[in-house]
Amino acid sequence: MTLKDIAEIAGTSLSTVSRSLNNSPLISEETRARIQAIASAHGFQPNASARSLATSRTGTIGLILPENYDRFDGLLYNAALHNDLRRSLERAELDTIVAFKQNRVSRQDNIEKLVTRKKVDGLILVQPDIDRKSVRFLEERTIPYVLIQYPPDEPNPPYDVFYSDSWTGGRIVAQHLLDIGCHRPLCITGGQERQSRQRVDGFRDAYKASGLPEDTVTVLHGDYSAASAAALIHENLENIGNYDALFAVNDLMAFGAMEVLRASGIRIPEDIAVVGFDDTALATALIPSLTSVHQPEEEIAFLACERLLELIDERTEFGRRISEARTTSLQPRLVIRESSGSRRKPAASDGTGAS
Amino acid sequence: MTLKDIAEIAGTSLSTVSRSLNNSPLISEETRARIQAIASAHGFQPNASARSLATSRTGTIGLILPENYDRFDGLLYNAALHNDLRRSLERAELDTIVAFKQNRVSRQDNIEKLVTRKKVDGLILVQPDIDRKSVRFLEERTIPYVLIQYPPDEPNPPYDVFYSDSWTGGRIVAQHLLDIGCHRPLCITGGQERQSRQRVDGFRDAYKASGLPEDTVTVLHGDYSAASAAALIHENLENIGNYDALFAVNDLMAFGAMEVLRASGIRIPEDIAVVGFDDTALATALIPSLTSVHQPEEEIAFLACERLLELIDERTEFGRRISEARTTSLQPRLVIRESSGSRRKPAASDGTGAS
DNA sequence: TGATTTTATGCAAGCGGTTGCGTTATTTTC
DNA sequence: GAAAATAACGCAACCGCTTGCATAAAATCA
Repeated sequence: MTLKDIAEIAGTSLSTVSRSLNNSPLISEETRARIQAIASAHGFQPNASARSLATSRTGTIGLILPENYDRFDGLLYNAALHNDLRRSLERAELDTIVAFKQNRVSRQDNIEKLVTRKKVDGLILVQPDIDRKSVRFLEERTIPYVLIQYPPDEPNPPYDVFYSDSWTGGRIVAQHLLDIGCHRPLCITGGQERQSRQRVDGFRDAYKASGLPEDTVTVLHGDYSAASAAALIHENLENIGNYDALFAVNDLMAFGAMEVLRASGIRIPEDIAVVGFDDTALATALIPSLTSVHQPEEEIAFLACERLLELIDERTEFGRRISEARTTSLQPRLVIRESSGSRRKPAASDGTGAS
Repeated sequence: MTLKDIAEIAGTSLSTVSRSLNNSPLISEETRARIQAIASAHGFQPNASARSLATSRTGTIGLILPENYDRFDGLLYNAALHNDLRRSLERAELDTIVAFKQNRVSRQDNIEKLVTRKKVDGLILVQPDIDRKSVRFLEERTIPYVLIQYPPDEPNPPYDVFYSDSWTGGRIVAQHLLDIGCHRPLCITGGQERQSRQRVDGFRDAYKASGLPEDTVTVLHGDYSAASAAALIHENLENIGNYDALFAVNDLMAFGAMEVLRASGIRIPEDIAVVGFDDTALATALIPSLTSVHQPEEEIAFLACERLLELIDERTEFGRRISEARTTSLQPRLVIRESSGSRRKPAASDGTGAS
């Protein structure tokens, strides 16, 4: 079933059919209605390849995932983000090609492939192992693209980024713990990436600002896995009584730590308050439920898509980006649950309001 | 950069370039090499739309996910499967359009859309809310497609299905528990879907076959969530001493149950052995680590892709499926961990060998 | 050496849409 | 009432690639 078939049925020319289906104002109201009726009666759908060949728009965007996407901790968080993104894109009738950054067998860069073959109108790069090469490539080609979830390393990067402010995330955890009277916190990090570091920095900075001694915050280094956190706690079990709070930079490590703590008879939150990060589904499943930092992933997904659509429109109209690149930092919020909740002091005494 | 450009540079005709790049035997070795060199020097990639318009092959397949994909328990398992599938497809240089079955805003059926617009060469349907309508549609159009992870409801369905045998999964759990001397098992189901029921049936059948009384297996009904399992255990806490084993039909419920058990001072596995299902990353993260049924998702992904490629080839050659539809059931295997491990009896006394 | 096959390349017609421009019929304007 | 503007539609070129068929050159054969 092609335009030609519809044209024959309707007894008009092929171009009239095309215009009718695209709601062109050049066509009279009756013919348009008549043709649209015929088309939908026959279940006509335009051939996507033919259309994009003619219009050089594909109606598809590329969602590029980092190589380590299948690591468990990332899986939980990213899969949710991923779904939110697709949901956002379907509002604009865009299909989504999901790809890893590199094809593992042909070693081809999927970004370059999708772009030069003109399979996509734009790209969403999720937590990319950002390399200057890809960015330069995309900029040279004036391809619409946005980045998600990566605190940029320069103040005003040439691209659009949407990320959840890790530093603030760490800070609001610290404020909450100070609020409930925890003055000897232990912190478990995940790695040396900026994201993990910033969470710890925000945490540490807030403790510094509270006037407590410099060395108040103890930091141990894990690798995002539950096992690593469990091992760390296990090794430091004899000193664990020195701490009254535990902040893990992701929920999974909080979980691993809690396992060992409880196995050792340490009560949560009475003996030690525990806070995680990412507010994954794990947080509510745990007993006691886990206080965690919720990242506004739905909002990030929504805004990133909106922006991408803008960029696509600009490109079809002017051939390139017109508006300036923006770096958008979204604020995470703390979800207080049992793992720190019941220790909470009645009311703030020092005016630092953590919401 | 198009074929025409390359042709001008090489001083040949456009069709010679096309044939050279497609390794047609009609072209002499030298010209082919020369043209390929020029093309790759200029980073030429063929326009995907133009090529598929000419060949009616898109180099893209559609991966259709069920609506409830973002439910937590499914997320864990499916996201892993999903990654495995994409990895398998990239071996064949196929891109993947990922879509939910229905567009939530336009209410359009994405299967029909992707197929009639000719955006994909074939489809992989993951745990579809299988409806006769879609199947009939795909069959009429002779579209290559395979189903994953759905025990078919008829013995010889007209499509290709790959699934993990739930019944056997339940059975091997029971055999293991019998092996380690558990004679009073409690079972927590997830829902009324065939998948959940079959896991329980396999479990129950194996216990029946062991010669124990009919009512040996107690079954409680949850909803796949950790909270539901926790609630069930909580309600039945006073009777829990009657049981020496707990089988949950997914890891998440095993997790929820374990939380309550431990909070109540019940030891795992000494007082009660616990077994989950799906062998998600949760299983190794738990303390004690969770015995669970591992589904061969990598193998399923691999076989499903292989088969889909066959179907696509058949269709391009003959216009329709030639080979008969096969139902492929893959065998899950039990991964024994701490939550049931240390209770294990030294050697089998009755010859039922659980591997 | 002329006729026939083989080999290498070019021509041109699609694939199924979109869209600028031309044509015809109908209104509007003075 | 004739000229100009407007409205509705058709023609045909084009998007970039593939491929059947024609052609020319080289190789093989009688």
